[in-house]
Amino acid sequence: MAVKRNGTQGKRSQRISVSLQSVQEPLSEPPLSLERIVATAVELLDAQGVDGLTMRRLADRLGSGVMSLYWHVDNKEEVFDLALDSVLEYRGPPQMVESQDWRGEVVHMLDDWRASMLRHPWSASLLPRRALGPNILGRLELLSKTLSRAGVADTDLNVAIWSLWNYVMGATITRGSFDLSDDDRAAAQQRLTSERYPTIERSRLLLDSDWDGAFRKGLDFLLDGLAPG
Amino acid sequence: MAVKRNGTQGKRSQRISVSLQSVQEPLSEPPLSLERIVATAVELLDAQGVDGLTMRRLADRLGSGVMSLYWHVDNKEEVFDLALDSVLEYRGPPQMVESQDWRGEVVHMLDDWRASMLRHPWSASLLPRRALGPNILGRLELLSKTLSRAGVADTDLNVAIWSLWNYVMGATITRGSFDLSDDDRAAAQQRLTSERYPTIERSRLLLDSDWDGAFRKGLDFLLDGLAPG
DNA sequence: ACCTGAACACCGTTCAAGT
DNA sequence: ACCTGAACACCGTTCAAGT
Repeated sequence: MAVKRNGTQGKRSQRISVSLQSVQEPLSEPPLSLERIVATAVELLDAQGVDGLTMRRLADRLGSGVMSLYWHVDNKEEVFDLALDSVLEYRGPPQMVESQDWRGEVVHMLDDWRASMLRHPWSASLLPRRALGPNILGRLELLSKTLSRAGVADTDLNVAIWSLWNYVMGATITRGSFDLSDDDRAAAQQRLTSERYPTIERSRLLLDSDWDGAFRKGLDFLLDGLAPG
Repeated sequence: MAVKRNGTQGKRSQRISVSLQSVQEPLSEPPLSLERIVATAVELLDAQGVDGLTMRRLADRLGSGVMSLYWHVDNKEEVFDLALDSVLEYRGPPQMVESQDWRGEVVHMLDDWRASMLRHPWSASLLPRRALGPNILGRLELLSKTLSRAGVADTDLNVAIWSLWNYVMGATITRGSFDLSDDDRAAAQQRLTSERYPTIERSRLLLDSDWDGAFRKGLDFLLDGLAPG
């Protein structure tokens, strides 16, 4: 507790100590920009979840005052919209050639979509409540084009797209939330052992499920029906 | 602006006027109870949405102090859990006889599930993030039992249940959020008319979709695959 | 057993102002 | 053009206390 060394901290310290100043802060921040704001928001969301994103905390991480954010952004909602869309960029399948294997392409697109969201567990539950950004629309466009090229009639196209969208969204949201809350699952399983839910207790529905396998199987069945041949 | 009449307001008014005191308040409240709290929370959620539910507003509606709620309830999370589960009670199919038509039963159950959630638009987007209450578990149990009786093998049961769950959840969440935000859809449609999304612009994906029809069709395809015969 | 108000540590955002 | 601090109108919850 050498008191002397305090002097080396310089003119800035006025109270106890700048306890939150972390090491990785480069001490001279790059200027604020929309890109930095969005990237930092994603970091914060990854680390702390939806409730962890706060304009004040965000500004802290960026080394700026809270209100500085509002020059780049209208409000907190917009931060959510931008963070969400930034996480859903699609780089496309390995080779861009006109593939014959439309079904493989569709599966790849939806797998990638799901994987992107599972990498950022806050994103899936957020998406349905937010505006559709350019990356999301881009994915929908590509999916439409592929199905259309595969021979799905125009009259069936919207049904096909929404069925697939619904399925992917549901699977990802559920999967993500089950990963998050081990406590809740344990608690639920407790409640199961009461006599009232024999069937799902026997099948160990809440414990043993093979999420990835279930996702692929259900998707296959949907595709069988939506675009036969 | 007759100043005189102020006197008739009685001893209670100390500032301007008790402007929020609505007419339907019976002036002598029934005592606080978990049931009243949950029912009022549902009212508030229906009226104002997820962000509209506030412990302070809830207490206001109940005619009690904020902190009185905390004797009946641990925290706000629990209010959410209880409100959600209370909205998902299942009354069962019209006749309880051992029907031969398992597929009709399953469709009825999932239709009812979706309808219950659409009646309370906040519920769908809330469900994946919350613990599974008894009503939700009851629905899963009934669904399992029906599929099992229909001949789905034990090894395929979890896949079947989760595929259906995912599909229903996704469909309901998406549908509900699209109903909520006409503005966003209009905005998205604006963006579509830019040259970048020709296919979904042509199919009018965001405008013309027949949600109920798409739901039923996708569900049929899933059931075809999951439980043939 | 049931209810309460004051207080604490937070929020998002407006506003008027600084460079 | 870009950033800021003070202030406002809110939050959920702790605590110590009342009946």
